This record gives sequence, C-alpha cells and structure tokens, in this order.
Amino acid sequence: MRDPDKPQQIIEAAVRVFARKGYYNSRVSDIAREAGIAAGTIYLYFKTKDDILVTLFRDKMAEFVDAVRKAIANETDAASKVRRLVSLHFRLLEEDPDLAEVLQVELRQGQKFFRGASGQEIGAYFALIGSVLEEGVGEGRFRSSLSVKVATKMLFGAMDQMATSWVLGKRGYRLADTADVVADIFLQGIAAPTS
Amino acid sequence: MRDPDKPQQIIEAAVRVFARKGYYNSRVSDIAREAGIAAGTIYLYFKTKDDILVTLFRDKMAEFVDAVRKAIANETDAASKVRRLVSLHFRLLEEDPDLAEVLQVELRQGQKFFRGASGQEIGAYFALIGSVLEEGVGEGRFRSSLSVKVATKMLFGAMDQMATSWVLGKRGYRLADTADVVADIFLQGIAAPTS
DNA sequence: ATAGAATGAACGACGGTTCAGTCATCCGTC
DNA sequence: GACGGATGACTGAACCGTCGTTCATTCTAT
Repeated sequence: MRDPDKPQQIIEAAVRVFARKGYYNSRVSDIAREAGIAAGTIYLYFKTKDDILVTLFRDKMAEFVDAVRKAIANETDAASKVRRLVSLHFRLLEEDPDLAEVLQVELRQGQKFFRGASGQEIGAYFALIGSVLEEGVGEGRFRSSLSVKVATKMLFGAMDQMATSWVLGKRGYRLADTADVVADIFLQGIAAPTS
Repeated sequence: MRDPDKPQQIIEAAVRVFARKGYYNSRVSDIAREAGIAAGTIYLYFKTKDDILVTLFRDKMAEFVDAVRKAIANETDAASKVRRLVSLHFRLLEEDPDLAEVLQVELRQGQKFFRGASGQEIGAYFALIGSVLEEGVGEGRFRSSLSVKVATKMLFGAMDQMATSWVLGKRGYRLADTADVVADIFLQGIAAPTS
C-alpha cells in the first residue's frame, strides 16, 4: 500500500540535498539516495524535479507563515508583534539550517521561475507584516505618514539579509540574538514623532 | 587580431541572456547568438561557462561599488552620504534592468557557488556602507551604541529587497522614487536620541 | 603566404525520466 | 492453515535528449 507520508519524506530529503548542493546541482538520484528509495519511486509522487521544488516551497513557506501568524496573535500592540515576528523569523530559520539555506538561496530562483508556486505564500507573509504595520499606524505608535508597503519590504529585506549573511557565513553566532537589535532599529525608524 | 573588447561584448550579451532565462537555463550558444558570434569563439576568451558568470559578477560589482564610492565622497556628513548611496544604488539598477535582474536573482547562487568570486566585491560594498555608518557614529548623529555590522546588513537588505520587488514586479513604478522614503526610515532608525 | 581569429559540426558526458520486471501484501479458495 | 493468484508499490538499468566543450577547417588581415 502506498505510504501516505512518503511525499513528506522525499521533501525532507530534498531540503537536505538542495541545502548542500543547490537545486540545479542536485540530482534526482541524490534525493532518492538521501531518502533511502530508488530514483524511480520519486516519480510515483512527483511529476518532475521542478515539482519537488515547487511543493517544497509551498509546504514550507505556508508552515512558516502559519507559525508566525499564530505567534503574534497573542501580542497586544503592534510593536510587540514586530518584535515577536522578527524573533520567530530568526528562530525558525536557526532551528532548521538546511531549510534556511534552501529558502534563502533558492527562493529568488523560485520566485522567478516558479512564480505562481511560491508567490502565493510569500505574498501571504508580506500581507501579514503589512497588517501589523497598519495596526501600529492605527494605534498612533507608528508614523501616520508611513508608507506601509515600503516599510514592509524594508523589514523583510533586513531580516532576509541578516539570515543570508548568517547562512553564508560560518554561522559563528546565534542569529536569534540579533533579533532585538534589528527590531529596535526598525521600530525606531517607523515610530511616530514623540509629541 | 584578437579583438580586445570582445570579452566585454560577451559579458554584455551574457547579462541580457541571463536576465531573460537565468544562468542555468541559458545555453552557451544563446550567449553566442546574442553576441553575434559562434559558440566556440566564447572559449577563446573564457575558460568555461562558469567563468563567464564569475567574471560578470566581478566586473559589474566592482564597477557598481566604485560608482557609489565616488558619488558619496563629495557629501560632507554621513546622513547625506546614506541618502546619496541609497539613491544611487536604486538609480544604477533602474538604469540597467537586465543587470539588476542578474544581480538580484543570480547573486545568491553566485555567492554560494562561486564564493571567492563575487564575495570580494560584495564585501567591499558592505565595507563601504559600514564606513559611512562609523563616520555617522563619530559625528554623534547616529547612536553611539549602534551595531554597525547589523545596521549595514539591514540597510543593504532593505535596498536589496526594494530592488528585488521592483524587478520581480511589473516595474510599474520608479524605483529611484522610493529612495528618500527608504533613507528616511533607516536614518531615523539609527539616529542618536535627540538630547 | 602566414598567423591567428573565428567557426560550427561533432563528440561525449550527463542526468531526468521511463518501464519492464521484482517483490511484498492481501484475499479468496480449498 | 496453506496455497496461489492478483494488485500495486517499488526498483534501477537503460534510454534519449540536451548541452558544454573541442578541434579540424575556413576566413581575414597584414
């Protein structure tokens, strides 16, 4: 009988392999070996090699955004939500370095060549950040003149670059330890002038 | 006689082709056709396909960093330098959309798989940004407690994401028009508390 | 005439995908 | 309980199209 979570196992194997060698330098047979199955078996669960990457993006990003959404739901004010978001963003990547590698490095290729695939989920993350910022503007804590779109991209970009540097570097420090500094600078940047 | 700027022509052709299809989906013969030469000719000037990408990165990044360095040299205070840097960063990418596409999308792959190649030049850009921030701290305009390393990555990441969004989007607006907003938020974020 | 630049057809390696065969599991029959 | 056939997951060697790269030949400039 068909193993119901074999696709998941293949995805997990693919994350490890892609993290090590990158998508285009990974062989389907590498993924198969990593998953402990034959190359042909992968084609029982995925249409093509591309399909593996697309599914990986979709699953992992959706999971990621969901975790962040749940975590900030409890916080009461927008500033706290931003702090929590940054902290969790870093923590999630730090806890799964292979996934971090894949998301950080392959994501852009993904956005370009599998647009519809991951675009949805990335968009959801941007929307989530944007809604928090809107909330802060409503509270009067963030500048009323704030361009939420720009600020959203800036925060995401800042976090993303922190993560990328951490991934590409030797990982000689704890990424999550920088969360407060990042949140501080960003929050001060968008804060309403103290009346 | 060997044409002395044929390598340059090949690089320019490669930028256009990579922008269109991405590195791994581009054929050496595509680059040759784009450059109006035969495939074999490329191998008179470049050792391998990888070599084209590496050289492209090195040349273009060095050029980029140099342009920025020169532009900010005139400005008197650190804040103005930051404004000028952001503005030029966006303008340079906007003026050469193909290059923007390649740098934004392929750069990470590049950093990972051709590390030594582009790493040098990227590092130079980070160092340049960092030195401006140090200067601002020295002036007392930026927080004395500022983590320059973190702030550098945040600014770069913010600019990078603005550019990436612009590239991946329909380019329905002027990237350079957002430069002031970005600089404003960042500068307020790192500003010293008003005494 | 000669040198060296350019050509592009051909080569060979590579790797995604397929599919004929194997094997494990289940179920009906005796 | 034993047998055997049916089902379908799984295998992995082989296939085949795709390029990166080479090199014998042609072209061009001096």
